[in-house]
Amino acid sequence: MAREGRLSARKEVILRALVEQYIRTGEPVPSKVISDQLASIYGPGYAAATVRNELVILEEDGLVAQPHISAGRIPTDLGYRYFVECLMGESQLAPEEQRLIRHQFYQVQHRLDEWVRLTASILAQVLQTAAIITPPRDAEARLKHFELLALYESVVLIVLVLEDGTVRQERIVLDNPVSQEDLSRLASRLNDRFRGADARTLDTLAFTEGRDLPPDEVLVMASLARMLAHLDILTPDAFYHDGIVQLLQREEFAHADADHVRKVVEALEQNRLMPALVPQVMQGDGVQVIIGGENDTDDLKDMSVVVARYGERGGMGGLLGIVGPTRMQYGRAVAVVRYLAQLLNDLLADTYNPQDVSEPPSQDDAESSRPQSDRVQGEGPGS
Amino acid sequence: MAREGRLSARKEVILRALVEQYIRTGEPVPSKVISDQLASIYGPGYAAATVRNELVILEEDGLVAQPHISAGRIPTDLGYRYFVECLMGESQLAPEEQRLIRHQFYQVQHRLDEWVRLTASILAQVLQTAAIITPPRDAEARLKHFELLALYESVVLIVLVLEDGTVRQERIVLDNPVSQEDLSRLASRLNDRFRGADARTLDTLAFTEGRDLPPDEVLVMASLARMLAHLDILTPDAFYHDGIVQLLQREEFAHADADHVRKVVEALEQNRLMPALVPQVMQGDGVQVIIGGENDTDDLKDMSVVVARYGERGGMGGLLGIVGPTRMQYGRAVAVVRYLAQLLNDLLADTYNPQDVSEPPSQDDAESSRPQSDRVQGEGPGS
DNA sequence: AGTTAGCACTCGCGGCATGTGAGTGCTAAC
DNA sequence: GTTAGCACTCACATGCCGCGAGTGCTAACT
Repeated sequence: MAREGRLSARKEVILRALVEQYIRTGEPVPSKVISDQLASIYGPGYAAATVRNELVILEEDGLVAQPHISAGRIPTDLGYRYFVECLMGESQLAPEEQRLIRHQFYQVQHRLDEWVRLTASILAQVLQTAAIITPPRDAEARLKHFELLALYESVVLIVLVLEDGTVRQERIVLDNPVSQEDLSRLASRLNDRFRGADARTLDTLAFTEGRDLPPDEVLVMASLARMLAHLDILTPDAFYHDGIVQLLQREEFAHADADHVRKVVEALEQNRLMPALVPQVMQGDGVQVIIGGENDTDDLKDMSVVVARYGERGGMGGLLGIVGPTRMQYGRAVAVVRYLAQLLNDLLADTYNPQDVSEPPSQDDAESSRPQSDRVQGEGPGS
Repeated sequence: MAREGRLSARKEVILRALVEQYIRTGEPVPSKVISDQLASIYGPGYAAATVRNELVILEEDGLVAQPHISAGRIPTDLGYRYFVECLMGESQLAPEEQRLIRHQFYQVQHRLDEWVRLTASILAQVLQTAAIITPPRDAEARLKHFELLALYESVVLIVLVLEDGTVRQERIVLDNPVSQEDLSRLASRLNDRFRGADARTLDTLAFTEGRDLPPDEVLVMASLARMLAHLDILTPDAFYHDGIVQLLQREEFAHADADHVRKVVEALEQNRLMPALVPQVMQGDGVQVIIGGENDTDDLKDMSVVVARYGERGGMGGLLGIVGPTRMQYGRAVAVVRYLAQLLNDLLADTYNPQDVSEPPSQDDAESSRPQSDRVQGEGPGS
């Protein structure tokens, strides 16, 4: 049914007009509207009847569809795909918007963890959709250090720090009270032993060494191993999300049944969405668009994902993206996601690979020596 | 309009039957149904016409209402209130259910932080509603210890621990690279200085002492102060919630408009609900029921909250509760919330005030010496 | 052969009238 | 004070109708 290859120029123009119009209005687009728009620009060759003839072909190709027989056309997932790949004019962010975003980052410039929250918040605000982001992690990060703190009697706090700055804590209850001195000794011993270990290493070490230790030490080691194991895989809580409310505010959901709403909230809450996409996104470069049910089987069949990697490949980095209705402004979404990914790139690069590592910073250094990077620091707090 | 004081016995019986029936079915309750139910139990005096006469009075008192003229009655918020205060038969949890819950806690007996997640999860599952809980905190907890870790060049990780085991971390970026030695020195100096300080104290100290320090040290102190300040008040992220999905699955939401759904999700996501109730709940004892818009002005006008305090007054403790539709099984909800509050009470008491602190635990100790407390530890892992 | 105007046809949708049944309020008898 | 009976009131479902939007098709035109 679907012919391969590139469409004729006129079909492309028609498809593009249709998709853009549908994204604007959300109503099935009649041939007359397309004709009116295009005839005034391109002259003859776009009468309503002609457009209808072309639409029949596009429908055979599976790019558009009719909700019912006497209605206009709407794009199918395949139609959106063609639009995104070949027809979409990718808009740049307005300088004004860029300035506003950079200013917000400037205000949290010293607080690395705020970058993540802020990015998600900006994505949600600017694009009025749900946003998902992972904190910057080093995929190969190893154990840097952990601490055992006696909180009360037999309550012990474990704080575990990876080399990339990831922190996890857990309070455990031992069978017997312990002193801080004993804990510190144990911590120091285990730290020497396990520093630089990754999850698997520690797991096996804990298993083999834990044989003839006192039960409370076994408990500590088991907890450490479990915490590391949870860090190693892409656990659901590795994702931070924002903007469920913005997503639900969109008119697509105004008349949706509550069951559909529930499924969307469920998928976002439980972070079932992103983990499945991780391998694909980590592979490719640039911004990627996943349309409708292309990957996910059901549930989110009229939702699309725009997602990108940020940070150095193999170094500190992560994922960020948005989840919105299939009917979204892809050009703008791609532009915003790309801009924020680039911004985080630059911030991380400045932090982890500063060019001025040896020389003290001077006044005009920030202004002049980095012409291309969207540097936040160089901007004043004005406005 | 509304008469004060206690209703007549028959009105109470009728109101109770009406509320229970409405909670069961969700449909306006006709007089005939009430009559059928009550006449078979209490004999004469409950004919449909008589019930109708009584319902007119109850309606004048503002306890019941009609959605439209030829429909049955539904309870008003005031009606629910009377029901909860005076009529509700508070059911106990079935021993089978108690066992199941205790078993789940037994499986995470050593992991204090899991208790919170597990409690919320159980509330959501058992009652099919959203659940909210705060981790156990000591209201007067002070700074126990903090660490400064050099992660990379000028990236520093601050890990802050309060005496009650609360942990917060933050990564900050200094203006200049620092060595771990310098950081350790600084940390040790500041630790000595600030140990035991609460947020306000530290804030003023940081302000007065921060005068003529190097800028990077000022930055560290400012970060510490901000982290403590965020810990001191009841910040939204002090609440953990679960069960939004369960709540949305209830039939009340099956035909609700998406706007209403959005508002509910919004309130739960942003934790706007609980903080307003904290003072009231902390004051009173036992389980408290907040019905409909009694406190909250709008938004959640057909939602009710069942909430309780757990832990010692003035010691380690917190809040736990559920948010469900006004039309919920209050008796059961109160029973479950009470049971879990008591369970956390006992767990915390055993942890922080163990009776057997000096003697080693023996086999029959767990079975015999605590007749009344719902102790988790004493139960085997069976089933 | 491709393009276009005109026209008949198809459906979705909103409005309207109607019938039905549930549940009440009222009245009169017990 | 309680109850049976009955008329009345709405909400709701159903069916019908007409309108209008948008198409598909055909025939004429370039």
